[in-house]
Amino acid sequence: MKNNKDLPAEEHSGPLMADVARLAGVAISTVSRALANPGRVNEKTRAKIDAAAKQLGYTPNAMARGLRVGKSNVVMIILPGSLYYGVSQVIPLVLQGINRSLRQNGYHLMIANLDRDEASERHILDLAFGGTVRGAIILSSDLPVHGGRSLKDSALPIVSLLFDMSHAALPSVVTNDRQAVRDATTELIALGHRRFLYLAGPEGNYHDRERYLGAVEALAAAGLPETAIVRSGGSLDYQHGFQIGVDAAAEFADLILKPTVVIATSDDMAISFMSCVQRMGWKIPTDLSIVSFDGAPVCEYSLPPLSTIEQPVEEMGQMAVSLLMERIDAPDKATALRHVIESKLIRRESFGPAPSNV
Amino acid sequence: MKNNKDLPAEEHSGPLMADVARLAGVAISTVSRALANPGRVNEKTRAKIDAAAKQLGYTPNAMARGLRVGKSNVVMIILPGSLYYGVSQVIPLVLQGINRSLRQNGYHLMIANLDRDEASERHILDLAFGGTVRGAIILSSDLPVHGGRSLKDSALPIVSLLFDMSHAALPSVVTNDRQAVRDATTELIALGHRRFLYLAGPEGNYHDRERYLGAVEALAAAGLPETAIVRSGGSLDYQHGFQIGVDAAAEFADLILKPTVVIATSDDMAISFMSCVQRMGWKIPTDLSIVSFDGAPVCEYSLPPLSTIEQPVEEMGQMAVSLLMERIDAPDKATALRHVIESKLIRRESFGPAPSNV
DNA sequence: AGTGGTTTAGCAAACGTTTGCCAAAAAGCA
DNA sequence: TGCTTTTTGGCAAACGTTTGCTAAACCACT
Repeated sequence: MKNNKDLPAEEHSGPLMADVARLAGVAISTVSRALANPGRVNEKTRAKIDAAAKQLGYTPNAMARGLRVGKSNVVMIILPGSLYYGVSQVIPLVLQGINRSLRQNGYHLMIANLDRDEASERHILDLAFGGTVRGAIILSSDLPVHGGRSLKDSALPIVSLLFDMSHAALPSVVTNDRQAVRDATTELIALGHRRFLYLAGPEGNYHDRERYLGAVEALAAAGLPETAIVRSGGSLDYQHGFQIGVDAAAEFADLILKPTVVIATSDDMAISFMSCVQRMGWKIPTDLSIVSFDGAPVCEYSLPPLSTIEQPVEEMGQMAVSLLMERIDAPDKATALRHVIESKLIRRESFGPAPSNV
Repeated sequence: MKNNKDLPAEEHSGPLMADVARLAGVAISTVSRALANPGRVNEKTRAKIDAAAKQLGYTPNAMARGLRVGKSNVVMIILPGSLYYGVSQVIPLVLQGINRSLRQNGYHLMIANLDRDEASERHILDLAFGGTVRGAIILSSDLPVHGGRSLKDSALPIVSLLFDMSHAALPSVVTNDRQAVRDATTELIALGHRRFLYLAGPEGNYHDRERYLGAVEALAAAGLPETAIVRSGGSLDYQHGFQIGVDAAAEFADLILKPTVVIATSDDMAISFMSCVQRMGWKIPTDLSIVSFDGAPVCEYSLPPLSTIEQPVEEMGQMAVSLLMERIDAPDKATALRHVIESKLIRRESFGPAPSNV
């Protein structure tokens, strides 16, 4: 008849630790110790407890444990809304890699979408300050802020992925984009190329700066002026990756002195750019070489196959997780902040010598 | 000196509800009521409490609340490991859409990767039985099982996305694939096509059955024999989407009677197939028409642009969330199980009349 | 058998909320 | 003012664990 004085949670029907204890004929505390810390308890007792637990299908309540021990076992990943489209080609791989690594460490993965609006920022901060998450991996160059609270103020361990945030004291996992684009550019110069078109994503963004700089450095090293490179795009968001390529193609068509190389900062823009200029009649790589960023699998099957600078996202994800684990276990230990992972150029047919008639 | 008799959780440093109560000069319970149920408390008191909470930067502890009320505010999405690659083109959109809808309902999103191994199944079941999640959205045709426990046995509200699981009493959100492919096939027949090549994903899979059936139905309606369609692929996983296309291209090259249409069950396979056969010298759509599934944005920029049957994933995600919310609010209310969303064919250049020399 | 030392078990408090119940205060009315 | 009705506030228990402390049991040894 359920006329208890107060009757909450008629919801959770599963067996409790107390049930296991009763069935095994021991105290609750013994069950707790047996399950968490097997060494502390007699082997025979432990076996009895395990059997009872299995028989009842017992699963410990994570919230009760979390409350008691003052820590949760979930980590959140903060994805900027716009990245979804741009690097979308690789996001699933990132998530998968991170989720696997976390699981091996006993953690769960929660997703947080960082749109630039009130609701989503509040959402994220509630997660952080409400004790729901134990750490965060962020794929964005700015931290959420709302109503006087900022993610920075939380004691939450945070690791930055893809963006160098070491200036904000965040351990960061990045690729050596600059080096990679410098090498690629140098190689292209050696192939006779002298005029470059650079397709930018969001202007001033960490990746934009690094990658552009890499190209400029290579030019300088070869004694070429910075004017050898023309920038396109930059005002739009990565969200419109394909659109950037389309616009750039129109721009390309209008240029008097045609560049012979296009360096695109995402595969999406390279793909749409290539599609457009080919329709206009240019041949790749005969008239124009193209190299882009991210290493999306689809690049292998474009016509011609697209050279791309691979972002080793799985490795990066693993690294981010292991940094986060360190940070959780020893928050005060000073460690290196900037962790660089080698990104390598995958050479495919979109990449060739400069046209001879130039 | 912290020599309390027992000192757990020296971790959580944030302000407590008690601190807010003290600052506002009221009882804890009043604070709780003011925050959760604004009607129950004097407007003036409430203002005082809100001010105090803001001043302290108070955020309620989600685990404590969850424990007390016996429900959490997180939903998990179960993604099969292999889907990641195949439908990877659209997965980020699915996640984004679902996450947004959930946020509007006050829920958070947790990711669970359903690899077919012990660890991941256990992980998911722990989430379900441990009270961590309040509901689940699953993108897989089989439910996780581990150590005698099955997701089915949990009282957890579950909604199936992409797969029709209504036979297992799960509300399911699917597209009318069969209809869409039937219509497309009919249209192709009207364009003079008589021989079809069908690129299958995992054989016997719900989508495979539906889509193949759609094509067969169209043939039958036009009085063509089932032998007008040749199957390829089917043994590999979606994970190898691109590889399926490559293999199918080789198979295509060996066929005596060349099909004039390829129906691919994912954009990935269509892209790699098209790339390969074009290199072998076939012209699209002159020699061969191609239509595929999923509606990945990249299809617009292949050469030629690829016709694809769009999966309206954002809409599907929203629908799944709203079904889940219903299920959570009224678990026993009987509702329609199968919810079909219209998927439409995007006609692009890969789609043309049959070659006249056939 | 008695003693000292080492395991193992059990009690009870604590984690930070929510909420039923009752008391107190405020408001309405005569 | 004195009474009833309505609103608001406070106490304390409960959610399901973990864990410090203490008591009990066990073991080996003299």
